[in-house]
Amino acid sequence: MEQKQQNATATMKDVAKAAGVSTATVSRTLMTPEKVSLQTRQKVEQAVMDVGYYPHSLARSYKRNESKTILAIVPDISDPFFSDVICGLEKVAAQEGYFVLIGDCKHQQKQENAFINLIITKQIDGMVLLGSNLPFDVSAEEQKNLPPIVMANEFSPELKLPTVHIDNLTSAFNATHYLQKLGHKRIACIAGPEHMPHSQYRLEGYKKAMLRTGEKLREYYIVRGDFTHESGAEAVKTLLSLPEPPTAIFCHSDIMAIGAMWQAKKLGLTLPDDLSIVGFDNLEQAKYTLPALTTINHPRDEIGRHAMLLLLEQLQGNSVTPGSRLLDSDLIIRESAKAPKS
Amino acid sequence: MEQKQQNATATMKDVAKAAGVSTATVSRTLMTPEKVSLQTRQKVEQAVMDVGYYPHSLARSYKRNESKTILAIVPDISDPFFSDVICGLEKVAAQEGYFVLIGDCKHQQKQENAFINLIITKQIDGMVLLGSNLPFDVSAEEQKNLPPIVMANEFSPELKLPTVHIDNLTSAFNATHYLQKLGHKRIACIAGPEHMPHSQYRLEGYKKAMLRTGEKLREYYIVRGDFTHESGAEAVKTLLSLPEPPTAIFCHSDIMAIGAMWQAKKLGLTLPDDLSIVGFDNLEQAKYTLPALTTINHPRDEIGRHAMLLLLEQLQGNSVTPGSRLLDSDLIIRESAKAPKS
DNA sequence: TTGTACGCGTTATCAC
DNA sequence: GTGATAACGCGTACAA
Repeated sequence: MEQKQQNATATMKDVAKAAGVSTATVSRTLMTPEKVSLQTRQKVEQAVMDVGYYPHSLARSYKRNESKTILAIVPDISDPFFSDVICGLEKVAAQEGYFVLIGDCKHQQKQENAFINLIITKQIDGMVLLGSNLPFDVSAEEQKNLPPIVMANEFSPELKLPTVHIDNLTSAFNATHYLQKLGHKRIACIAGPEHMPHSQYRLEGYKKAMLRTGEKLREYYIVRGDFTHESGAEAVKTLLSLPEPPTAIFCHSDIMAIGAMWQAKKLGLTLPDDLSIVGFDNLEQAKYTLPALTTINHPRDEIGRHAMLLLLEQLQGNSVTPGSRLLDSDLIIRESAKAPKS
Repeated sequence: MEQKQQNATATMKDVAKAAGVSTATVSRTLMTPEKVSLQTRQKVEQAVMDVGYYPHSLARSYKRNESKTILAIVPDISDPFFSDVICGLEKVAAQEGYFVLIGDCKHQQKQENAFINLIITKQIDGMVLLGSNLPFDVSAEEQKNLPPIVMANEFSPELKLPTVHIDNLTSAFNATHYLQKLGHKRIACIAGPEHMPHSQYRLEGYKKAMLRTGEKLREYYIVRGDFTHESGAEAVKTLLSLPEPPTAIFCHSDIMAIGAMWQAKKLGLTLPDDLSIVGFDNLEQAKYTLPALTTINHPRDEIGRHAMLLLLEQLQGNSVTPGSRLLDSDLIIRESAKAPKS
């Protein structure tokens, strides 16, 4: 007497046989139970248990032409900023039964083909871009074949994509203005790379605040970093060796701010007495610096959540206007900025 | 004159028609070009370009019964520790044409079913566990139906799984012993949660070093944290209010160490003079504390890389013995630990 | 070397 | 309410 082997993956046919019905009925029982008589439904459900049946989702996806998978293109997953956004994406996706596939494109050209393939072959239902660019080129025509896309955190000037982001310009303005209200005149700025749109907006916000005073802008107070601790530290070295060093610095990220604080202290300055610093992002770590970092709150988790929400709206066709969303970003005042000494 | 519409996804049939051959030939041209005459191959390749054909990977995966997707189960993706490991996973996976699906299981029971479904329905080819447990229960029989699994960073006592990890016990011993060599006797330990195997090993390493001196172990020098800054800070409060406060603390993570340093400084201590601290992980941030954190180097990226390597070995059948791998983890000496004052 | 024909597991369209 | 049957796109026996 051969036992029906349990370990081989059971298929719908097996269930049908066990229940003494057709595969069509099994499928209906699973998809639209209300269209099946209670009697057969129970038979089928029992059979499903008996043979240990699980729907073959690959086959199902294939048939339905949807994968329930979202691709998230992220510039650098080990950046705490991005991982928090992904967290937000995940939460919403999971709720709706979607999966998030992470595409970490550390400027690796190789991966690009893999991604675009994934997209064109409809292996993903949609995508979220955390960086500022698509990781590949798309012509206008090709763009129409792309699945729904939303940008998170950044803003794409060329591609007209729905976006969820904060008002970088105003946030930067507020941060700088806060330093001004404290009495600072010589305020420097450790900026992000030029090619990043949000860095440009933050820089403009800084400039706007500085220009507002009527004084001319000191270009040498603007130093570019790349969002690493090290670049923040380097920038401080440069700034403090200026003939007229700044009394305050607005940094485009907490990481650079932390690097800056570290370097300033190493050089013997007392913070915030000798130098005020304001960051941007409000990372968890920003609370655990001494002095605790005054910074702009960047709602990373919320950005992720809203981005996924926006995407799902499009996927589920509820969306009439897939407009962008602007999230709040307040200044979190802690202890790293105070009135200048003199 | 109707133009053949470009935007609809081209299928193999379209290519076949365009090239004047059968779909079988098209498939062969793509899969085993050497089995096709140069002439027809060129025709087909041209046709592929013309109609803009991309293989439908869902169909392909379905047919081949492999998804080229690896599921990574991670306790908390916003923890910098895990995101670095994921980075390592990604790199290797991408090289081999695999994708990494992130399953962030923040103790959310709901997701579990989704995961197990994913697994049973062969929608993933393998999985990497970054936590210490499977996010679901598996009976012994069910285990045989599971795809290849490897654990990263942790170690599973029940499940016999290939693992890549460091020697937590020895590392902890070394860290503690280093403090002893510096002259410390009153060494406390801010440990991780009890239920985590690696925390237990680190604690044992600490105990082993402490017991080695012949003195009795002061249980009140062992405080449990949960790998957050806050728990590190709280632990320090407790320890410093002891009648005989420690002169040094070994922390089970850099994050807790940073929280601890922050709190100690807030309480007016001068570091490292009044209190030596050693961390565990060697996070990027550990370099940018003052004093710079002495810590155990945890090769996160390497752990991820090796874990994926181990997994791919199994998937590609090259593996005879899917043994575990032990990675080096040296003590990185910086400035947060020095000889005690007295 | 190339074409024909079948099957993977599911869902959907018909009849009954 | 239920059962045949076709179809999704691809890969591969098998036959030519």
